[in-house]
Amino acid sequence: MSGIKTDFNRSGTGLRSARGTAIDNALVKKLEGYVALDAEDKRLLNSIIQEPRTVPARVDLAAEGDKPVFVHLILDGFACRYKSTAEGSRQIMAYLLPGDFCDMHVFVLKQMDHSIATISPCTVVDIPREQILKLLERPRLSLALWCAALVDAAVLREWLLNVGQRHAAQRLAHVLCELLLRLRIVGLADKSCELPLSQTDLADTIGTSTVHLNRVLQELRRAKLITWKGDTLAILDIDKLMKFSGFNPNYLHIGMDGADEAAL
Amino acid sequence: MSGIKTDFNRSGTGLRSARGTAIDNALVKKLEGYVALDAEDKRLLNSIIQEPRTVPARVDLAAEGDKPVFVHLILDGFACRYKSTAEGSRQIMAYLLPGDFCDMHVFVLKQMDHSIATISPCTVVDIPREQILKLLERPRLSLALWCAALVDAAVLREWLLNVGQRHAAQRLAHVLCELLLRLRIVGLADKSCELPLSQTDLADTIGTSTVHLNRVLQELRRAKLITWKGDTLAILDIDKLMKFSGFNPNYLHIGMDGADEAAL
DNA sequence: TTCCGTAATTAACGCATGTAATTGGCGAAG
DNA sequence: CTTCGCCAATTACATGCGTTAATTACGGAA
Repeated sequence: MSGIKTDFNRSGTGLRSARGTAIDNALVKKLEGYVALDAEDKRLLNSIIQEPRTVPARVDLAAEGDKPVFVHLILDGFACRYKSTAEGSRQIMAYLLPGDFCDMHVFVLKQMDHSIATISPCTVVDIPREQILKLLERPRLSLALWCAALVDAAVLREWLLNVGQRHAAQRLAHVLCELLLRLRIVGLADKSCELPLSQTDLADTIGTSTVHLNRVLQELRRAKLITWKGDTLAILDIDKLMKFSGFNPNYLHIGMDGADEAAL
Repeated sequence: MSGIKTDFNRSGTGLRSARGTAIDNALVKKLEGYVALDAEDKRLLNSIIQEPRTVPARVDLAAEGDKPVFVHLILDGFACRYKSTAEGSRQIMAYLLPGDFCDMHVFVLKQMDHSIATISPCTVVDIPREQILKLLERPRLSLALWCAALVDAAVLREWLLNVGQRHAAQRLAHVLCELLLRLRIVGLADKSCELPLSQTDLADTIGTSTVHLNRVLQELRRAKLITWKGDTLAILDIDKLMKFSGFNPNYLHIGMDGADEAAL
């Protein structure tokens, strides 16, 4: 769309603050939602985030047409996966939150068929293929990463259902429900959360114009379903919002019905 | 939507006609588009299709909520992946053509988050997990199957872009372009092809009402881009149709830029 | 503080698309 | 042969949503 910069400064910043350990827990928290991990698994996961770097908002981490080299892991901030049409309109196809791998497996293909960009300033790690392979050698870790990838695919399917079959207000409500739940999993939300998204981002997510997005946003506010001030979203009545949007969390495969440990 | 039957008759029919070998080539053709396979790879692929069975049109092969047990491979006919909203509207999220695995990897998760149904009468194989694991032991075969799965995901992303950002006529044209190309890969189309899809199926694919689907279908006919009679679709000017719909085949990862053999 | 640029909000208008209802064709079932 | 039901096609009408454009609010830089 507008003002996407290229990704300079690939040199690690050596940043490993107290923030870093809290964030590392985001990944562990998410994966443990699928499979129980042992100490060695967690040590390995920590070992891959030795050289995080910070990236400003609105920067492409990878662009359509590129040859994929690194797997990107988000430690902090919001990023997204997107594609654009020839006419220039953008469709966001995934939000990448702390603990999310952007492209776990695309290094099999020779070129990216979509782009990855930061939305807010982010802390990310570029992980070389060998490190990923090392993770995959541990059976439980491998299963957990599989689950994460399959859930990503399930989310994409739900988004297609959302955009294809629901009205704009429901679509928006559905996206907000999902974001809240996913942020809860990694400990970044309770009843409210920080959302660094612009209305343009949300419009490009649910496939409407920004004007109409604003209309339905007002509608949700008037219905006292949400509050949205600055970067802070508060969901006033999650049950009502889920019902309104037709949200069924089963596709996130949270909790007990996550991994089938028999797969080990 | 309407009239979905359940999947009885799981007993193999022992069907292995001349059709069978032509169909087996569909899978091989597709996979060889990604990676060159040797004789033993192909023998293994053949060995898994010993007990195909026939399934009538409009039957669920697997339903949302089920525990996944078999991987389904389509040998002949059209099937689809779909989800429905609480209100009952259906979104088709993938067409499953001869040579396509319906759910290569979902046996990791404990329950299906979507359904699979036949569209036309189909010949399918139910493949148990051990057989899949045997295939994955062969490096080139494993890579080829990986590619197929990644391309499936790429197709899903393109569909989201399609439904979210394009107008109905473009969306329809885009879907038709993709179907033609994918059918060509497995040797089932040249300039025209057999499409056993109803207009309701297409409407549920691009997220419009059937009335509007019919409108834009007429539009494509009037523009002399396609012909559509009975089950036969003919694409009169593929270049014009691709341009009209904004179709860029890169997401199918056909040909040279398919697999990165360095991944072996 | 003041200024500036970006994002949010609102209004007016037109078009794309949805809904409801009707007709004819055609194949499957009786 | 007749009937039933599905599917394609079409009309009339209602509305959700896009476009354009103008206005306001807001956060950062000087």
